[in-house]
Amino acid sequence: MFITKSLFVEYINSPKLAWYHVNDKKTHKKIQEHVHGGMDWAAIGQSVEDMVRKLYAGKTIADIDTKNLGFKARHKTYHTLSSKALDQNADVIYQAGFATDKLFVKTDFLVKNELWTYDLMEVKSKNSIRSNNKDHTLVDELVTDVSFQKYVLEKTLGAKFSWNCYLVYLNKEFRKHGEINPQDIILQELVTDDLMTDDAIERILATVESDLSLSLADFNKKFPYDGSDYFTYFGEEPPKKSIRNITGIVQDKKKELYEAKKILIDDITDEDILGILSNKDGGESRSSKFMNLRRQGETTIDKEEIKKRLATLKFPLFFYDYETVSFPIPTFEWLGPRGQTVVQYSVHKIDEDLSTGTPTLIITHKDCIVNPGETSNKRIIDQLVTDLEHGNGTYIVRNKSFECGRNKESSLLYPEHAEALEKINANTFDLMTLFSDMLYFDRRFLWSSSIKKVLPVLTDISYDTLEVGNGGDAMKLLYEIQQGHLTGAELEQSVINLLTYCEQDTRAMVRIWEVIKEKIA
DNA sequence: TATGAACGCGCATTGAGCGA
DNA sequence: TCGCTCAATGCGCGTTCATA
Repeated sequence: MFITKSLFVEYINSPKLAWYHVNDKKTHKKIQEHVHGGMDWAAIGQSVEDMVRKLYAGKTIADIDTKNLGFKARHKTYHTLSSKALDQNADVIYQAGFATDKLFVKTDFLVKNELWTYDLMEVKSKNSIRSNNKDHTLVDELVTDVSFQKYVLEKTLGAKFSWNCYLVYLNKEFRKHGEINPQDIILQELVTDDLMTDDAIERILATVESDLSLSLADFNKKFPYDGSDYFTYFGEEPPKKSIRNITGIVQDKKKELYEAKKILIDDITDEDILGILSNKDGGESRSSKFMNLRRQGETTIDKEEIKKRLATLKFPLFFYDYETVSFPIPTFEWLGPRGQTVVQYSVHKIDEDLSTGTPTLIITHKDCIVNPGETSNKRIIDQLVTDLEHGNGTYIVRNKSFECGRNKESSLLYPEHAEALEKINANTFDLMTLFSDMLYFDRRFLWSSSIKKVLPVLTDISYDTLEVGNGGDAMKLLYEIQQGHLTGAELEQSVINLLTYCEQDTRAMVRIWEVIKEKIA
């Protein structure tokens, strides 16, 4: 068994995931897809590694030719090829791989320093590598990642390794102005002092192989619960009524219930609700509230509180929604790494017409989308502020931290709109809170307050028939359009699909508002 | 009067849930 | 992946109170 870097990191994070990695590749893949949400973030936009390569322009970069590695002896062959590049004293070696009898590591960049030894450069597509706490400790996962690499390089490179380990990541202060200079957007930080000792690594390595060679039954005996009970179901979708689906339940409480052999929501007793699931002081927590409501029946509506909240909404109402793009290397002017850019919006305006004596509602729709080749969203924000009528209304969104966050950024970029955007934020109502505060509770929402879960229960609107049916697809397509990759009929159809998708999002919010009004009437 | 258990307060940290 | 918000909990520290 070769212990690779990713296996080592997995083993420390979640031994069970590592077990599947070695013994059941299919399940391992399934679990990973589940954990990462199935969205392929790495595949779009210019990669950070390309930008790092530009950083080394002027130096000789050796690429390891891995085309004909074969399968059986691939680690050894990789090692031989990489050692050759080292012997030729290349300035920079990209994606070298080194193996001992048991360990294998693939490095991002090895860079020759003035002493003619090699520094390790691990590239991360991240804005920060340290926790936001007092000591600014290096993120755990990065510690294990780089520590393992250092350990293997010590064993394999000998005197050619400088023992200097750098993390190479994105400068979150960077803002794009025209062509990006790699020096400005890439940061390199020496992290050798933050790493694990060789002793610590060896202690872990001593157990990895034997643990991962256990039968599943024996493995589960040794690791009965390891943090995420998703694995408890052996890679299968857990039963719908698993305790993992109790809203707001924290890991410790899940573990406590699991150890008391309470796997399903129906196993939970009154004592559990008053004990484990309640706050430390015995008061109602989110999870005990969820359980209490669930016991009352399929649907529970706090009509009075909802009425009170909806009464604060003053016409005209603007239901609006953004689509954004965000990439490690920004594609829009004035944006930073992973900055979110509003590239599309949809607004449904509802006004009350009192002229005929009986109040009637007038609904109008407006939208806007990025043009091919556009490198700033000024046009879109200008139009937005006009369509939202400069803040003179009530604004309804789902999950207001997202839209309001974007508005704050826009007001910094375009000070001329700051006043309007601040007014919009101040007059924003978050439709999601009716569900996240469990004022409108329905078992069929499947423990979520996301509008996408609420929608099929309350309305007959469906995303199944749409060409673009989720935010991830939308982001990819919007990137293609902005980059000018699409032309002619393909471009035309993509724009139509995106506009349809975004319009449906705001129309869905309007429908939910209407349905709730009927229910509480 | 010295001591330590118990309490309460504010700040810091962590984690769930959400969006793209 | 990132960043935001909110809830829950942890931590430090000073105050209070019972007791020897």
